[in-house]
Amino acid sequence: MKRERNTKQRDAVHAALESAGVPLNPREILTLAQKSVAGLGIATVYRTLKLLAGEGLVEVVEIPGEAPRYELSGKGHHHHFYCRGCGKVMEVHGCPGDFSGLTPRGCTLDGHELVLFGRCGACGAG
Amino acid sequence: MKRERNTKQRDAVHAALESAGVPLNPREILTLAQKSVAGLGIATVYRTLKLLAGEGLVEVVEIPGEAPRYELSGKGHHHHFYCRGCGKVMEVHGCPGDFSGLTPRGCTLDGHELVLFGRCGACGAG
DNA sequence: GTCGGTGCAAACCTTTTGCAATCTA
DNA sequence: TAGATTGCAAAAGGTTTGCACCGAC
Repeated sequence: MKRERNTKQRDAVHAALESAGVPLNPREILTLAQKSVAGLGIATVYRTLKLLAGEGLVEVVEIPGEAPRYELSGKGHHHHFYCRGCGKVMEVHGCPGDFSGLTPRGCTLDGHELVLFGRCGACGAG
Repeated sequence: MKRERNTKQRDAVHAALESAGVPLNPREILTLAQKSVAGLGIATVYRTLKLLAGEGLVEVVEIPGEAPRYELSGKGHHHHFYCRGCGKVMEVHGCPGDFSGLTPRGCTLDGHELVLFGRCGACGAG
C-alpha cells in the first residue's frame, strides 16, 4: 500500500485554493503557491491537483472554451457563472435540480454540469 | 471586405459533420473528410471549423474532461448526454429553461451550457 | 534508511500560425 | 489576375513523464 506524505508543496496548493475562494487554473495556483514555497514547479502543481482530486478534496471546473480550473470541494452542489467580459468565474448556488425528464431513453442519469454565461456588473450589459 | 469561397475541403468538413449526426472532434472530422479529400490537413480542419462556427453553421460542444467536439447547428436549442461508459454523446431535446433565478446579483445572463452524465442503455447501470 | 515527492527538462498533444503554392471567382 | 485557401512544418500553449536528488516518516 502506498501512503501519502504531507509536504509543504501540497499544503501550499491547498492553501492557494482555499484563499482564492474561486476556481483557479494551474498557472494561477502556481503563482499563489510560490509565495509560500519558492521553488515550486508547475509539474508539482499538476501532480498535486490530480492527487487532491483523487482524494476528493479538489474538483475540476470546466468552462467551455477555457482551460480547466480547480476549486476546493466540500461546498456542496453548485454551478458557475462565467463573465464573458472579464473571464471571472462566480459560484452559483442552487440548482434547478431534476433533469431526469431530459435523459435519453434507456439511459441512467448520474450527474450534470451547468455553466451560465453573461456579464458581471462590472463589465456591464454591453 | 473578405468574401468566402466554396472549396471541396470546406464541403468535406461540413459533409462529415452532417453524415455523423453526433458531435465529432477534429481528429474524427479529419478522418471522415479525408475520404472525400485525400490530402486534407488537420490545420485546414481547424481553420474550417472556426470559420463555420463564425458563420453560425457549426457549434462547439464542450464535455468537461473531453476535447471539444463540433456539430452542425440549426438543430435548435438543445444539450447533450455523455455516457461515462462508452464516451458517446447524445442529443438532449428540451431544456429546463429559465436559469435567471440563479444568476448572481448584478450580472446579466445571456446563455448557458448543460451536460448530463450517466450511462447509456448499452453500457448498463454499472 | 526507505520510498514517495519534487524540480527540471524533455516529451506529448492539441491547436495555431507563417509561408509559398494553389485554386476560386 | 487578385486574393482567399491550402498543406506542410514550425510554433505555441497546456499537461505529462523520466530521472536523479531530496525529504517525510
